[in-house]
Amino acid sequence: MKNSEIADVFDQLADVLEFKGEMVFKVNSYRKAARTLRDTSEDIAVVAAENRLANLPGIGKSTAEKIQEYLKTGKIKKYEEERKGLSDELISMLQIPGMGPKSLALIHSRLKIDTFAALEDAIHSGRLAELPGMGEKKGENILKGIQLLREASKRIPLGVALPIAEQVLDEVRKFKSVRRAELAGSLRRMRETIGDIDILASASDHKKAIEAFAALPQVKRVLAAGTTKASVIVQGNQQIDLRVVDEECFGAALQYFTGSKEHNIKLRDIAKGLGLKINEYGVFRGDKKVGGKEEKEIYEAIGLQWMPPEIREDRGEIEAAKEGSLPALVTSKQIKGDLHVHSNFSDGRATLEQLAEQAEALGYKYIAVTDHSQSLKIARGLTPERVEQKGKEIQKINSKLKSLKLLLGTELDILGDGGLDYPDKLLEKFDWVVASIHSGFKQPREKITRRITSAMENPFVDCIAHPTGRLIGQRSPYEVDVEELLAVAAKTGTAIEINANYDRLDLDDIWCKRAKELGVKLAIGTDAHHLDHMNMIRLGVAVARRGWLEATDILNTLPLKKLRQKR
DNA sequence: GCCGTTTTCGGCCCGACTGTTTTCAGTCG
Ligand SMILES: Nc1nc2c(ncn2[C@H]2C[C@H](O)[C@@H](COP(=O)(O)OP(=O)(O)OP(=O)(O)O)O2)c(=O)[nH]1
Ligand SMILES: [Mg+2]
Ligand SMILES: [Mg+2]
Ligand SMILES: [Zn+2]
Repeated sequence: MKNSEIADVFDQLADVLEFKGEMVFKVNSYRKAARTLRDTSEDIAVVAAENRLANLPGIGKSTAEKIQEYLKTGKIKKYEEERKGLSDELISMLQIPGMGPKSLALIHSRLKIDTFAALEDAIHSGRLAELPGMGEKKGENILKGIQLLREASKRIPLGVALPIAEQVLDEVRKFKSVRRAELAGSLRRMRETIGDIDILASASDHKKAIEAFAALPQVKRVLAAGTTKASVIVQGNQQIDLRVVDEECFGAALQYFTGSKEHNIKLRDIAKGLGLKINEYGVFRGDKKVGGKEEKEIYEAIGLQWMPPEIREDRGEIEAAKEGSLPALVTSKQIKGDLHVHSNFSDGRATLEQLAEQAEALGYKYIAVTDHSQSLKIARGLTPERVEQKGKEIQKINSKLKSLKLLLGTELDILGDGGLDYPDKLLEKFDWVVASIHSGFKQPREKITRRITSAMENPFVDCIAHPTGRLIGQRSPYEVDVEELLAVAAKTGTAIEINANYDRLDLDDIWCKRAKELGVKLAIGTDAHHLDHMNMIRLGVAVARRGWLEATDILNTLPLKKLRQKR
């Protein structure tokens, strides 16, 4: 699938055009097109073949032609032409924090600078400071920016960022000057990766709050600090932004700071059409403030229902809010069990008893203990004899449990040739079977897709675990045709997993939305190998919510009796 | 470049912080 590949080209084209001083709206339209491509689950080649490209938001005649061109030739002539004579290194200097297209263009044209080395040289020799609008400080800041860029941590997984953020949030809440504080930005929206940590606070004394924030012990550098906001870098080279407002603006500010940017822009545009203005301080008609204490007031002022942060991505939620057709998103409370955990029968650390205890603490009615199957020897996959033994132990434990049941499960290996790792005779003994791939990740699209769909056709397979195999920031998905997987799942009634491990989150939010459209049921599993991992269920729920899923789309919301009837 | 019950032309979100500025442009959120 070339969706994200083409998106990258449009983003690159936007950078080049912006560097060359192209109209900012034109540049933005390429960025919008890039975002639409990334947000589209359907294979863009299929959309193109059916001449539906221009139906996509932000893609018109010209961009559609460029997509067609790329699909045919692997290139976009416009991009190749525009970048002629500009090195990749030059354009990449736009990544330096504080270095925008205007500065870079000036530096490039006046000082003939093409490389980081030459740029640093020009700053040290004082040549940069002589340019109009430049000075000593600008040079110093660029040097610091280069340093920051070199050290910068990439986007970090949600599950890693959350505990760090929650700790900082606690500290901010302890500031004397602070009344309320909440996480905002991509964290509040529970995006799968986080660029920075955004925190909103209301304070009696803004200045005091900002000072206390900048003085936190973990702060390594203060990037900027004014009267309403500050940005700092903490240990681990993570950026934290704090925004401070008055209590009566908290709702408006939370709406603003939660984003997404694209969601905000659309809201503000609608407000404008109604003769209103939305900013982080409230909703205004002329000079008169007509709302802003509560987040809800912002939405209602422009005729929309309030909506949960997870769906604020400009993926149709604003239109749905207008029609009053927002989904009732699944909640953590509705989750009655975890459908993918490992015990020490295979490669998990916890005993069955410990798992049961943790499950009860989480208020569950059931957990599926899905240990690996026999071929997966490195993970101590279970022989049929061990399966029988495990089944007996589960029975024994279940007889002592009151509200919880352990389900005899397996994570059944789908072998390289598409065969399954246990015979049907054994499979029928399990309460819950998740099937997944642990080898042959590099197989071509058709082969690996067929491997998984043939597993789905086995009536004893309840669910396909981590269906794309991606590891966020580490490993690309298999070449698998997810659209085809979902189509087959809809037919066979097999569930697809939302693996809640923070490195996986697989299926992702965008595919979840597509799965719902096709009537496919999802099952959330933490894939826990330690007791602690079972808490990651909240990440799985977050993915489901970001994918617009409701309780009826998620098998984990079913009581045990209903879940069994599914089989 | 995209888009449209106000428009097929003329808009395209709105504000904070910094540095170099004597009134604002650039960058970022
Ligand atoms: N209205 C408006 N709001 C913006 C703009 N840029 C950012 N915001 C708001 C919405 C964002 O969610 C919020 C925080 O900005 P960030 O740059 O940290 O983005 P966000 O947290 O969404 O993603 P991230 O994971 O940090 O890359 O500020 C903008 O250009 N206009
Ligand atoms: Mg952020
Ligand atoms: Mg931020
Ligand atoms: Zn597993």
